[in-house]
Amino acid sequence: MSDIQSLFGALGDPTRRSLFERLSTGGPASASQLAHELPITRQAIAKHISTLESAGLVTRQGAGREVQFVANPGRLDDLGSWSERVTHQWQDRIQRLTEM
Amino acid sequence: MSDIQSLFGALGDPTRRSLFERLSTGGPASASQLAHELPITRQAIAKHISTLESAGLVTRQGAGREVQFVANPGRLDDLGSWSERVTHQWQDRIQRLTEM
DNA sequence: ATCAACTGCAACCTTTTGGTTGCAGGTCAC
DNA sequence: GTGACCTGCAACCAAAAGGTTGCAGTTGAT
Repeated sequence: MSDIQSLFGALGDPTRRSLFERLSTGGPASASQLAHELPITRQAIAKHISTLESAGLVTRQGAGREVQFVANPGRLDDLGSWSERVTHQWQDRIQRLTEM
Repeated sequence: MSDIQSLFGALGDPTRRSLFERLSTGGPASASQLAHELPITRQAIAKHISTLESAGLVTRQGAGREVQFVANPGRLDDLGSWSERVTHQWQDRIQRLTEM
């Protein structure tokens, strides 16, 4: 589903966005592993990952006692299509106005 | 400037996003005019518009006693470039991994 | 000149949210 | 099997955010 609401909601927080970028550039990582890199607690990271997960931006790959989180950048396509939609509506408005 | 932080921050709130979409599709409007359409107070709208404004998504066109707010969809391009950047970093990572 | 309508600023309230500490349950190595 | 490490869940806290009411200052129409 192209749930724009959850997308913007998840990416709206700077910590979550930096987490997502970290997972995109640095590859999969576990919660406690991320806790070592960022100045916040593991539980805080777990919460953020949870909302990123429910937004479809991150997937979990449980492997034994460790749980790896992997970014899903394909989800960002919905973001592009949304902005295109809004922009086109704008251009339509402009055109309709100049035709009068 | 391509301040992603303020962009996502502004678009993260559903009310602000619907305000922005409203201004994009329906054209410029004043604060009290928007207050008639939405189930919130004019002051609440003024606050939201203020953050949209400082994010570069909305411009004000003062005309006498009324102040018209107009959407600036061009600002959404930065959003597209950001997601492309992240996606490319991801693809680079994939490629680097498969080369090993 | 008066009245209605639009605006901005400020104080205040309530809910959400980002973050923490604490604890109990698994899993792996030794 | 014992200890180190990782996880999840829950309670709790402080700060931020969304929203409201109230008030004073302009602008415009009649």
